[in-house]
Amino acid sequence: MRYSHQREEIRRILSSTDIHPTADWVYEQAKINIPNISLGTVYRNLKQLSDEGSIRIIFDGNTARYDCNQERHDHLRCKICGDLIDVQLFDNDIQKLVKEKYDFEADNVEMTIIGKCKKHTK
Amino acid sequence: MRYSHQREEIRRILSSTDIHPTADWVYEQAKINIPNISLGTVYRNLKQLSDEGSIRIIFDGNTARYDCNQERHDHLRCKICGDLIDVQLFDNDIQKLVKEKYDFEADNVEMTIIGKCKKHTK
DNA sequence: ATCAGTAATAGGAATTATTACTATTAATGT
DNA sequence: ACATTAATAGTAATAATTCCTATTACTGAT
Repeated sequence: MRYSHQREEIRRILSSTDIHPTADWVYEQAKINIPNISLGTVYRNLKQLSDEGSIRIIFDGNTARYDCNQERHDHLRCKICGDLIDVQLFDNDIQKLVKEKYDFEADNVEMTIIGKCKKHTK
Repeated sequence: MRYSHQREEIRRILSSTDIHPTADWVYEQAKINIPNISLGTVYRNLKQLSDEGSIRIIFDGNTARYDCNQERHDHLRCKICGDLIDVQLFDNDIQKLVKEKYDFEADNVEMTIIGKCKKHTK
């Protein structure tokens, strides 16, 4: 994979935020410095960055979100406000568990629990 | 919610399979008995069945899948073959854990771990 | 530094999944 | 049976993503 200005800008944008942006949000940000960047380029590079392990893709309902938090962590998705909260729920024993029990090689990358966050508990 | 032939057929189709079908698969099956059923009807009823708690929606990448397995369970999604495997990983302590730690009210409904299933371990 | 080879891009079209709209149909209480 | 109105069929619209193609721009070798 050879260098591209666009890819580095996308990488920079992602690593400068702790929200879990959608491709479109990244696109809007990228346009600030590269006005004629195309959405296809954003998608292609997000996929490449994900393939090389620099970022994670989180499937949030029917839109993808991107996360550059490299530490092993899980997500809580609030089904009311849509917030995606980084948490550290399990140690890596969970990978051992599913390997032993189901011979399944879990990435340490994606686990999302859906529910209601504290903003909506009355 | 009043009775409809279409909804009962959709309910029947879902409860007769243990795959985790997409809306389109349900639509194709439904057309066997109700040839002029519309896809919108399938989506509407899947949503209603989900709202009333009869089925679960599983967000699988960017397509929704539907699951009528009423017992508390988790999913392993294989990112190679796309299989969605029902497993019993955690007891309900996980709900207690996220409630105590993050004041987050987890449904007992959706938790998916992504990785490689045993078919792809060489 | 120029140049050739070829990845990567921009811009737009195409695709896929899903939701919205509306006139018609059919379930339900009287 | 009949009026009410929820549910439907059919279609249009939307949203997210991928695909296509001519052009641009990295990179390694001259």
